[in-house]
Amino acid sequence: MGRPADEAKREAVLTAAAKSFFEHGYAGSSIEQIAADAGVSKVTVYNRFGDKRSLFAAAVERECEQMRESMKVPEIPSGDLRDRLTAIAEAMVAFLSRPKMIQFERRVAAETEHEPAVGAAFLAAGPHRMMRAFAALLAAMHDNGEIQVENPELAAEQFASMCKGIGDLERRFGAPDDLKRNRERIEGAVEVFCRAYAKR
Amino acid sequence: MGRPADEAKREAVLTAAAKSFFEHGYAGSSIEQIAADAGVSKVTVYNRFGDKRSLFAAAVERECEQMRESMKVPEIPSGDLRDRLTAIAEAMVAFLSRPKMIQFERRVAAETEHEPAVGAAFLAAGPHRMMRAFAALLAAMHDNGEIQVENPELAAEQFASMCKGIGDLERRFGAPDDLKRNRERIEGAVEVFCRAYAKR
DNA sequence: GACAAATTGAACGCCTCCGTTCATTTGAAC
DNA sequence: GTTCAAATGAACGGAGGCGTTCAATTTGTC
Repeated sequence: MGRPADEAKREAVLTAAAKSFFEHGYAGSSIEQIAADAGVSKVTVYNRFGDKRSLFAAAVERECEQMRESMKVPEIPSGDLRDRLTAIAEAMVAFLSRPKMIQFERRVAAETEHEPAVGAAFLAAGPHRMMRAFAALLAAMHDNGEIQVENPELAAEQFASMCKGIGDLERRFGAPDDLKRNRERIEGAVEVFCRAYAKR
Repeated sequence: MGRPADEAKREAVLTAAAKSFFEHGYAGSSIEQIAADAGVSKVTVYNRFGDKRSLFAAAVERECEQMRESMKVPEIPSGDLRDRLTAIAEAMVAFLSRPKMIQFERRVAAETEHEPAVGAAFLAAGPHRMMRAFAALLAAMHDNGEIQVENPELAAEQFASMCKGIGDLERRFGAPDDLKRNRERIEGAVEVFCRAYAKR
């Protein structure tokens, strides 16, 4: 009976909440502003999410879902080993460099100490998922006989870490993107990885 | 003439401000609480720092100074190349793993977008300084003939990044320290680095 | 059309905070 | 001991936020 809840409004609130929380931080966001941005009454926000903390948690969870979807396992292009590694590296770096991702990381990290579950959810949905997929890919390459890796998880971490270098750190602290340096990092990572692990 | 300003109070305020800002965030910190923690009147805080933003900037600057001092360039132990690299890696990881450093990074990153100068100051005082020192060390090793690196800056970044792996990321998002994994990362980094760069 | 639940707008109490003002006290330099 | 700036405590105005209440209104379902 009665009027059913408008799910579109729920989405609108979450979108506005995510935008505000990840732009202005938790303490710097107000529910009234979020409600206004969502074109919704403040009471509706409270009726549906109950609490500021709960709203924050819901926003993070939704963002993690979107991240899960947008993170395709890098498909294996055919061709030279070096070319394939380069393609994967470029996809990874591009994914991690998006300004949205950087801000999302900043905010989630800042709130993790108050809400450890939030940090754990992010790790599981993002980095850990990505590393597992990449490690599986390396294991397959090992079975193919292209490379020789005893510890695919470690090798995956090493490759990804070299590709990022301190670029992600610099981005987090506002340094402008240096595309030339990124290219150097990727080429260097491929080179070192091949020297260490390529067969032949 | 008159009464001289009490510099001890200035220090106390900065200490309390740093503690609060890096623990509760900028918006989550109140000047009244900071003044109380410092055992000082609120008016004194305003007279000396003028403004909340300025106080935050001063706290970050002071923290960067302390970081500069506490960051000794890892001295070169004698011995096997692998042993020396391992020792350096251990010092680096230990330095970056301190909970204080993690929280400091979280907060500074979160405020960098409002105050880009803050992020730049941190980068210059911390990571960039460290990488420069390590790159110089690698260049010296190259001149020694121990290793063969054309691009010491890149090689330094690669080694440091492999040592960290995604461990720093996991720490930022609240995952507990995994000492065994850290050891694996360091050993793996030394191994890959030597395979790629060691002469003979 | 009648019902019932969702939604709204406005107001409320309560709290915290920023930044300022001012009369008063403290304490070092002269 | 006088002088003068630093420091204090208390209070203020203005603003904003959280979470709640309530009557009024929408908007689906029956």
